[in-house]
Amino acid sequence: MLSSVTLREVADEAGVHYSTASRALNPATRSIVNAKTAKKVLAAAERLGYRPHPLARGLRTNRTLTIGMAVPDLLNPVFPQLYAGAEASLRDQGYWLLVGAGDDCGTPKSASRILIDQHVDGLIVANAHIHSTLPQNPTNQTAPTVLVNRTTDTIDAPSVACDDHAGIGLVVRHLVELGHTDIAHIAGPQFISNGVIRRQAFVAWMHSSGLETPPELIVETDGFHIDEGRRACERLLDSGARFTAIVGANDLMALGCYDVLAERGIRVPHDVSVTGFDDMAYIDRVHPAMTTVSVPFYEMGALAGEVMLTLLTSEDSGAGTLPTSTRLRPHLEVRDSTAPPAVS
Amino acid sequence: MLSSVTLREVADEAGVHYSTASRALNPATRSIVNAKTAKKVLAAAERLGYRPHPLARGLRTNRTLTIGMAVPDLLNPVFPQLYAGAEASLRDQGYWLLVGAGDDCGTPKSASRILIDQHVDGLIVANAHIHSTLPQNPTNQTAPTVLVNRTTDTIDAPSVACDDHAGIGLVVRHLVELGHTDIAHIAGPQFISNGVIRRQAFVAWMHSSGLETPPELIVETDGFHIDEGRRACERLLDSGARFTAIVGANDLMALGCYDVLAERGIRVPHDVSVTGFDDMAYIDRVHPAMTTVSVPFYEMGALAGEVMLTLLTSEDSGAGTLPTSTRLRPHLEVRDSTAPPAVS
DNA sequence: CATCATACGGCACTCGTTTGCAGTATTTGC
DNA sequence: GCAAATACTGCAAACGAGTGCCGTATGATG
Repeated sequence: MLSSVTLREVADEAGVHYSTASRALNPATRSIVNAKTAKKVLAAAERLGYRPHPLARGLRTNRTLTIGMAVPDLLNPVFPQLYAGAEASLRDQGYWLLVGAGDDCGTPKSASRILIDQHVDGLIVANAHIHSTLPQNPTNQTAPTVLVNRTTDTIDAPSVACDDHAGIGLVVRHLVELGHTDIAHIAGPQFISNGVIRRQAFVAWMHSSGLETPPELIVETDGFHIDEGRRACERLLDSGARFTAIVGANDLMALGCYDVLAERGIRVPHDVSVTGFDDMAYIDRVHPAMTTVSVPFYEMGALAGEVMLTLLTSEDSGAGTLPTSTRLRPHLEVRDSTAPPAVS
Repeated sequence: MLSSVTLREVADEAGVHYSTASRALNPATRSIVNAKTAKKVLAAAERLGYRPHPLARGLRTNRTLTIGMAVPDLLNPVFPQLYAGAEASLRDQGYWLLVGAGDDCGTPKSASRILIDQHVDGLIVANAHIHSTLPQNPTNQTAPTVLVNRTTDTIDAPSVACDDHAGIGLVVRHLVELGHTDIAHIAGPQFISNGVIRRQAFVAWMHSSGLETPPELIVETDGFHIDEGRRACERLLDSGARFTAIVGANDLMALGCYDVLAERGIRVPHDVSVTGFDDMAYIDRVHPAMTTVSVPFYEMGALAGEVMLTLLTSEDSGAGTLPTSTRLRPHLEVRDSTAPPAVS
C-alpha cells in the first residue's frame, strides 16, 4: 500500500542517474554534484513530491531517525509533559519519538523491545529500576541512552533529573517554619531512584533541622500511585504514631493520603498538613489545592532530547561520549494543604 | 550501531539456506519446510537470539507493523487514555503505535507527516477537522484510517466515538430535573465534530424539554481548552443574560468557568451549576467535584485499535472495506457542581 | 595539438528480508 | 526396480536508497 514516488523516478524526471539524484538530494553530498544538476534534481523532486523511503534509507544507513522513550505510566500527567518536551527538541532535528509505555521498571523488557524491534537510534529511559542494566542485544551492544527523571547506580549514561534533595528540602523547611516537628514521610518504592533519594533527603533535612525521624513515621510503598499512597497512609494512621504533617514522595501518593484522611474525618490542613512532589497538572485544583514541589518536566524532557542529540552526533564523530548528569532546580508551590499545626 | 544477528547467521547455525530459515521462522510459511528442519532453525534462532530486522522486513513486505495516531494535545488526559486503549489492542497483534501530537486539526499535516515519513500501515486520527480530507501522498493513495473521538463530514472512514447526543441529553435532563430553566452552553469549536454535535444536541434536548435557547446563552469557543472556557464564561457573564446553569462542552472549558465564577464571587453550585463532558482524570477531585458525562476513552481507543486491525486484514484479503461508525454509550457522573437553582 | 589534472556521473554492490521459481531428493505406486 | 509424483530446499531477484570506485568528459596548460 501507499507506494510513493521513488528516487529513480526523480532521476528520470531530471534526466540523470539515480545515484546522482541521491547525492544531489542529500545536503551532505550535494557539493559533489554540479550545481546546475543539483538544481534540476531538486526541482524534479519538488515537482514529484519525492520523500525518501524511510525503511530503505534506514536499512542502508542503519539510522532510523527515531528515538524510543520508555515511560512507566502515561496516565500520570507527568510523563506526557516529559514526552512533549523531548518530542519538541527532537523533532527540530528531524527525529521521531516513539513512546513505549509499560510498568516494568524492573526488567529492561519494554526498553529492549522498543530498541530491538523498532531499531531506534537511541533510547530515553524514564522507567529505570535503580539497579537495572542497559537493554542490550545478544551481542552486548547497546544504543545511546539518556536517563530522564530517574537515575541508576549501574548505568553509566547521561541523565537529566530533578534535584530531589533540594526539592525535599523546600517542603521540609516550609513545614518546619510553619511549626511542625512530627513529620511523616510516604516514601516511594526503594527500587526507583526518586524513591530512594527523596527518602534519604527527607531524613537528612529533618536531622539538619534538629528533628527526629522515627521509623514508624516513614512508610515505603511499591509504586508511585494513588492506591499505594492510600495503603501507606492507612498503615501510618493505624500505627498510632503521632504526626502533624505528611511529606508525600509524589503528588499521586499524597492524593491517596487525602482520601484516607477524609474518610477518617481528619481535616487537611487543619489537623494534618500534606505535601506532594511533582506539581502535576491539575494538582492545583484538587481540594485543598496541594502544596507541592514543582518540577519543570517539559524542560526536563526537552533537555533530555538535546542531550540525546549531542550523544548521537558525538557518536558519529567518534568522540568519546561524555556522560553528564544534570539536575534541574525545582521550586516550592505553597497552596492550601499546609498550615501551622493545630494547638492541641 | 546495534548490529544484531541476521537471518544468514541463523541459517548457518542451523546448516540450511537462509531462505529456508526464513520460511521456518515465519509461521505462515512454516508448513512448507520439513518439520525437523523447522525445529532446527527455530532452535538456532532461539540460541542466537535472532530478531528479524524490522526495516529490511518492512522494505520487502511493505508493512511496518506500525500504526500512527494523530492527537491534538497530549496534555489533555483524555488522549493518553485513548492512546493506552489503542496501544493495548494493537500490541496484542504485534503492532506498534506511534503517536504524533499537534494541534493542527485543520490541516492533515501532522497526519501526513506521520504517514509518509514513517510509512505506517494505518492511521488513527483523533484530531480531525470536520471538513478535513484524508492525508494522502502525492499519488492520491491513502492508508487505512480510523477516526476516533471525532468524526468528519468528508472522510468515509470507520469511526469510534461517543454518543455525544445522548451524553448531552443526560446532563440537560439532570439539570432540568433539578429545576433549572435558564441553561447556558459553552460550545466547543464548530470546526470539530464534538463541538457541533454537542451544540446541536444541547439545543435539541432543551427544546424537547420545552425550554428556550436564546442565542446569548450559547457561546462558541476556538478550542477545547481551559483558557477558551474562561473567555467564553466571561462573555457569558458580561452579556448580562440570566442563567442558573452552564453546560460545558468538555471538562477543561468547564474548569475555565470555575475560575471565572470564583473570581467574580459566584458560587458553584449554589449560584450556578456547572457540568462538564469527558470525565477526564482527576476531574472528580477538583473543587467542587464536577458533575460530568463519563466517556469510556480507554475502551474507545481499544475499539479503534480493533477496527484498525480488521481493516488491515480485510485489506489483505481484498474484501471491500466496510466503514462502520460506532458510538459508545456515555453515562452521567453526578457530583457536587450541580444543585437545584437558588430561589431568588 | 597532445597531455594531464580535475570534476563529475554512472555502475554495481550493499543493507536483511521475503518469495516465485526451479531444481533435487525422497517417497510412492505399480 | 523404475517412473512419476510429491515434498523440500536452494537460487536469485527483488524492495529503495546510499556510496566506493572507476570511467569519462571537460577544462586547462604547455
